[in-house]
Amino acid sequence: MTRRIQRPTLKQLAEEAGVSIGTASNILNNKTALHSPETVERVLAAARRLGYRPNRIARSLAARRTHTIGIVVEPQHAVFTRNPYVTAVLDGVVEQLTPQGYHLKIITLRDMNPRTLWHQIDDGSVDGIILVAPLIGSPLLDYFHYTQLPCVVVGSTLPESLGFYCLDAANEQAMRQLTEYLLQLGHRRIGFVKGPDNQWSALQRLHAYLETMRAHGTEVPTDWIAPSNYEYSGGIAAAEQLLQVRPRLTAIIASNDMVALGVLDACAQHGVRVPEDISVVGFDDVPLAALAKPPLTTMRIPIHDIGVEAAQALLQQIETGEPLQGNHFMEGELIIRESAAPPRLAKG
Amino acid sequence: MTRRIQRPTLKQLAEEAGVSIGTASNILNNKTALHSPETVERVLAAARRLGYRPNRIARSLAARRTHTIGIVVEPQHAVFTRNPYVTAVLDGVVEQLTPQGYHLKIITLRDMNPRTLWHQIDDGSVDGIILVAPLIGSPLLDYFHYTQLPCVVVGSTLPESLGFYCLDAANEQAMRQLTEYLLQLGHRRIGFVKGPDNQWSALQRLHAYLETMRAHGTEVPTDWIAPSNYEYSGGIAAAEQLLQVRPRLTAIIASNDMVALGVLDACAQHGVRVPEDISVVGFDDVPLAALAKPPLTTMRIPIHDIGVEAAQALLQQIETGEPLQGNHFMEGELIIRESAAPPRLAKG
DNA sequence: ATGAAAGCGCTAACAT
DNA sequence: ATGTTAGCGCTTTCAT
Repeated sequence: MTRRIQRPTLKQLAEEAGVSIGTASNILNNKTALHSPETVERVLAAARRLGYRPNRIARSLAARRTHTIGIVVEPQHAVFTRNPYVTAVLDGVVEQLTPQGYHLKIITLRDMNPRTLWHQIDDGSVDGIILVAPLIGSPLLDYFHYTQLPCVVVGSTLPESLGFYCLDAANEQAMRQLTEYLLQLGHRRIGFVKGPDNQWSALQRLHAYLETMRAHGTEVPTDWIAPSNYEYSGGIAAAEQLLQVRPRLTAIIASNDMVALGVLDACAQHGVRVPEDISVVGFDDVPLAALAKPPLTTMRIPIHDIGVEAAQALLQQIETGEPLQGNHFMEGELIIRESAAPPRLAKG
Repeated sequence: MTRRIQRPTLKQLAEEAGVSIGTASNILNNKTALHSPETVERVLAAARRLGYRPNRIARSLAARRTHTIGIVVEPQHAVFTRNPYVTAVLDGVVEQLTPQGYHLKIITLRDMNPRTLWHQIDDGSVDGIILVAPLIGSPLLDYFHYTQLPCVVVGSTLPESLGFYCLDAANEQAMRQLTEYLLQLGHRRIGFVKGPDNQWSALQRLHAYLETMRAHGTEVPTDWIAPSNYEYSGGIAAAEQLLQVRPRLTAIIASNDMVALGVLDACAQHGVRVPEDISVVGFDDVPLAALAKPPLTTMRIPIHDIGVEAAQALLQQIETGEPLQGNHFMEGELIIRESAAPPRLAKG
């Protein structure tokens, strides 16, 4: 119980207990079956007496296992306050990892030079990594060139040929469903706010929207599509643009919820009522979506579960040594709230 | 450029460069002044050729410095999606740490047994820790009993006698200011939604509210105060309760923004207009506050900056070896938006 | 300016 | 059932 200046080492513990260092090590690693109950108790008692705590670093070095995994996030995503997606993944990962005794490192990239980038990530301090939504052209995609760390990708569906194990929303299918919902409500003039051109998900969502519109006989004119940064501010700007289109669009698909919130607010500022004058739908169903005014109709993506499953898959790879591969999709679910309604007949 | 099965070690590097392992080490650690330019170049070239990457674990063990810090969060705060405060601190910490070459571990507690708790935290894998809003009675407060890791506390102002270095909002002063603002607007019947009884900040905010009301001649009746969990759901419940008070309260102070958002929505559901029928103010100014309907009048706490400064202070302690102590406050700033207005005269 | 050698605190293989 | 020993990959004296 006394405060100790120097943490005791295994060697000191062994001395205190009057056993060899190997015995002490075994016992502390729960290989108690190998030893007599008395010895076990003696070692444990000594550990308590000394306040012994194993040094994780030394243990990692010797065992070549750190029991730590890294979650790698691109600088573009690294402001968590603005990125409910990354935050939700993180929650899922933590939830899965902590009970298993794994620790978590957050690796936010700063230097995107491929060589030094991998110095930062694969420095022996993690047993595996989760890549959060790597961007198109990201040096992270050079992965196989630089490392053999077990790895799972979330939030980006990469070309299968790259060889990654990806866990992502079924973006195309979900966007198709969302677009069709609007179509069924009777909308025809449906605008779209796309995400950044360097995000796979943004491309996939855009593509599914275009395809679905085309399948229903509409070639989408370019001015129905506005760019955005996937953030609230981008939603504001995009809405300003889409509200100019004449004749007026009757619906806007925002390709994620933060953007949708921006669109909603821009509409309010311009005196355009939602859903009476225009329908607005989002994508992701972040916690905020339900609190929007009006509550946002959106595609729910099980982001938290993606985090959970990613952690699971990663641990499995680490523990079996068998790399996993291929793209795996989590289905979306249409959450109908109040921001979309049939277009007013007069407008047709 | 070829993919390598076994990462090269310093020893292999040294051989490849034809120097001793000590020399190689020096050069990789930028102690190039000690060596001839040719040697330096030879080692660097060999490193590039082999794709050498230092093993951080081995380095940490030998140097007894991990260049990693831990951010410790209580289970109660550990769902980031619901906790914009923690998320904002995290952003600040990351921003400060990354450029300095420090890595970040997220330590979410699961086992709150004091002994094993510290096993998890102080296991040699971090050079210092940031304690995020430790709760009243938390085993984290036994800190000095179990460890000498450099440490800074954010989000809780602990009793000075405990000996911590705390960085927090000036809760009392800020709440006083907020209450006085409402008083100046002409409100007298001001209700309060308090936070969990195990959070220091909640107690401090409540206390300042009570004191300020008393100073202005009002002994607050118990039914003007509703409890909450500091989350949206708690705001809903609290509002249900406070809206029953007769004669009606003209204002409600929510002791954080998430709660205020709940109050706002509950009011809307009950047909109580804000600010016409009742004023509502929050505390923290999380990003969401500005997006509320109506935009929330609130006390801004520089949460992000608290994260930045915490990281700074921690690094300083680590690098100088001098422990810091005492409570340090960041001033709040009243952000006047649209959720508070003078009470309707008729009500007086 | 460089090399040799002694650890850092632990695990794991091998003896006994 | 227990002890001995050789590392894990690096940093850091201390010689030279």
